[in-house]
Amino acid sequence: MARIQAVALDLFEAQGFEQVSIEAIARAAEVGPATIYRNFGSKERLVLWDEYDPMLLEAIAAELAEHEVLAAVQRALVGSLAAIYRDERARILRRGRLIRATPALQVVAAADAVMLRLALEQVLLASRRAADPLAARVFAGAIVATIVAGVDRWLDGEGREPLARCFQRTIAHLRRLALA
Amino acid sequence: MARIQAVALDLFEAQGFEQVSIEAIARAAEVGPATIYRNFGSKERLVLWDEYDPMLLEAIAAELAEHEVLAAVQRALVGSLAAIYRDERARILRRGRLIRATPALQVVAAADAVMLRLALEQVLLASRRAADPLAARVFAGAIVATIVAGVDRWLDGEGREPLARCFQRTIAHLRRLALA
DNA sequence: CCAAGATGTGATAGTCACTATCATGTGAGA
DNA sequence: TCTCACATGATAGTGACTATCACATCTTGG
Repeated sequence: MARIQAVALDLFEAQGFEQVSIEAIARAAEVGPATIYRNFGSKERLVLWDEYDPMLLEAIAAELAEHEVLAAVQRALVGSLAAIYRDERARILRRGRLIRATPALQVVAAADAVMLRLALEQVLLASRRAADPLAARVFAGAIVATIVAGVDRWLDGEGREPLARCFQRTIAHLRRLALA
Repeated sequence: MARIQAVALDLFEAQGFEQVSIEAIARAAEVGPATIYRNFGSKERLVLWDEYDPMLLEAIAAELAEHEVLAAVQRALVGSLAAIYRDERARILRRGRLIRATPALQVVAAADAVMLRLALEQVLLASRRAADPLAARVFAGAIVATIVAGVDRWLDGEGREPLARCFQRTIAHLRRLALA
């Protein structure tokens, strides 16, 4: 399955996402088209597929026990993404570039952000740091937007600025929003 | 064009978004399928299509001249949406229900929110209330998330709670997050 | 008033993502 | 070794979307 994804990424980067058909990927990976659909569900999922969201949510939930919301988020981002950042930096950069170059992928990425927001909503509610469901929804929405902005910033700099510092910056900005 | 959209909404509500083909809509509206694609571009755009975003952006830009960011947003929401709220409440409710019942529409709605965020980013930058592009991005993301949360709240109550009060609530929550 | 361009429409044919279904092959457990 | 469970591959289909063409309806300039 990882092999299929790698083959697909190579083809997408070489020819563009839209120009590569599922059948071409299947041929290149020496599997049937049906297998790709069974494993990934859609063409977009061949690119947008990682296990970072659950890890991040778990880390935030843990930090929320002892820190206020934004501090917890920042600590979770820095802590849980450090390992990823070290091991998979190149792969994430590749995927990020591909997503930003492909409208169809941006759409699904936006939908993924909504899913993350819903999950974060539950975490915030469970932690009792959000007083009620509406507060949890607003908090989660603002936080996910801030995380997305941090990743965007990181991609803007082609990954040269450390991801942790990008998040630090965006969270600091969010703090200042009320005063702007 | 408005007639086609009305026909499509009726069919979608009666049979479900996925169950209605473009060809069926074309037949019901007595046009060719090609005409629908020319005017709306995609099946989803038959539902997600309004001119509220430009109006809202204009209103925010105007308010930003004299008010801090969150106050400007709140004033713009209350002011510019009052007319819409009065005249098109029922239609917006219908569309909102349809979107929330249809995954494919949620995805495109999320992409629309990203477009709104990008536009708001420019407005914030131009107003000089955001010090730099990164601040504008974070502000815009958080604000759009807060607006979405307000609309969600409104839809949760089937439109019984005034939309303006929903926005008031969510913006107040956003303020508290930043100052927490 | 008319020729001529511009624009919007309908129809046809085609591509491709995605689904449903079934037969085959492979590995785990009795 | 037999069998059940499960993943795979292949086939046939649906429907969204594109490209292209001919035609009808305006809109201009003469």
